[in-house]
Amino acid sequence: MYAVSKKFQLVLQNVAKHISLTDGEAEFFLSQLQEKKIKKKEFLLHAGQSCNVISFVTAGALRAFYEDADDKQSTIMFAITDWWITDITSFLNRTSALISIEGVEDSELLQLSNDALELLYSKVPKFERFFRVLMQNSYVREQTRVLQTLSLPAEQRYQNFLKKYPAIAKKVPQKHIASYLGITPEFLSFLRKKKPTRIS
Amino acid sequence: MYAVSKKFQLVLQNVAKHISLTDGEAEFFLSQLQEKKIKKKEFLLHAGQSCNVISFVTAGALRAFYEDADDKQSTIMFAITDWWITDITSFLNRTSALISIEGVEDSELLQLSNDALELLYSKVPKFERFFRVLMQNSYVREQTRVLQTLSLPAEQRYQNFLKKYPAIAKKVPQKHIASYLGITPEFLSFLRKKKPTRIS
DNA sequence: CGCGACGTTGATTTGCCTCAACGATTGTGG
DNA sequence: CCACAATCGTTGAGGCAAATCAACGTCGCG
Repeated sequence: MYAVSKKFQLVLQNVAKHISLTDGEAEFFLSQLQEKKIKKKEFLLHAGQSCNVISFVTAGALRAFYEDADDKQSTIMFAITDWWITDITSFLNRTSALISIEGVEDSELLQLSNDALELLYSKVPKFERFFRVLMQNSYVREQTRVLQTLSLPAEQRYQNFLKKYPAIAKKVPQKHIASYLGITPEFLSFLRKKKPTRIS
Repeated sequence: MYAVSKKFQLVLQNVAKHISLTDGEAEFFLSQLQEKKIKKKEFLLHAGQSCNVISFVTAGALRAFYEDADDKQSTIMFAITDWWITDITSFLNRTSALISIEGVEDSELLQLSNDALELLYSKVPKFERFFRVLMQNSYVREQTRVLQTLSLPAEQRYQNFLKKYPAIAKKVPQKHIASYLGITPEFLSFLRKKKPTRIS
């Protein structure tokens, strides 16, 4: 293993969850990454722009959200340390983004452009597998979310969120969790106040 | 190109959308497929079973759905000709399925077991790319669905469904579309009756 | 023909939203 | 270091979108 900074170790460990790289492959992979810092409330991506990078979070927290004509925001996803985040639709199709991404805290990222990713696929085909697994996991997550939205009331979706993403729940304000769950901040506040529903 | 039946041509054309195969690779791929027929109302997968195949639809229509303790069904997805369908969570993790899949019509399938798929990955690594693209597209679809569920009222989600999947809308009963949209059949009926909302 | 599945309609209820007001906390400029 | 504004969570009154429940007509099919 090379003597690399902590953030590079983090991304290599993330990759190592699914594929194993030689030293040379790891070195090439790291050479394709760009470091970036984002402050709290700063935008990594504005709706309308093209999103040509996928970002790995080494520190901080971000959120991706859609804003409709009435300024109502819907949170698509959060990303904290060890997560990947992008507007996948814009990134894959090279279209302009429908969503925005902003820092929830000051954050540090390692970014891969879509050109760099294509180069990576051709030089180290193993990465096809890595991103296949990444996409599979993302698909499973979203499908599970759809399923819960269809079948569970807001209170249980909130409980499940707390259980599944405790680290995120600690970092992001409640109103963003509400917009992730598809309810208003006021109603989430109401849910938190009432005694949890017990099954008799 | 080999002299193959129409259903094999169909799956080869589907694969050819994303990768190109030599005759030998195509032949090997086809050799891993199992044919299966499912009648209307027959189950391809029962919740609780393990789902160790992914199925390509060559004819007919199917639906995947979750059924909760109160017998309320939530439709996860439909699949008609030229679509792939499976319980992706069960298929990937080899866990027992939470959802069921049943025929909406008499249907014909070509199936790939997860063992056959692993073999395919090792013999023809190009398929890593193919399934990466398949998973990417599925992820984009589900994320778009989450976004619409969060940001649009039922009436617009129904209109968008009709526009996006006209072929499916023609084949499946309304109550299943309702359960896909997350509303009751009665309310969908109500939405259809009223004049479409015009923007003044 | 008769039965079950499907879509429809209407009355009533409910889960969640809207709007408005109010403390508590955070952050920021003077 | 304080004053003030901005942000956040909370509370409550009233309203709306969608659910529930029940009844009924139609149609395809055994």
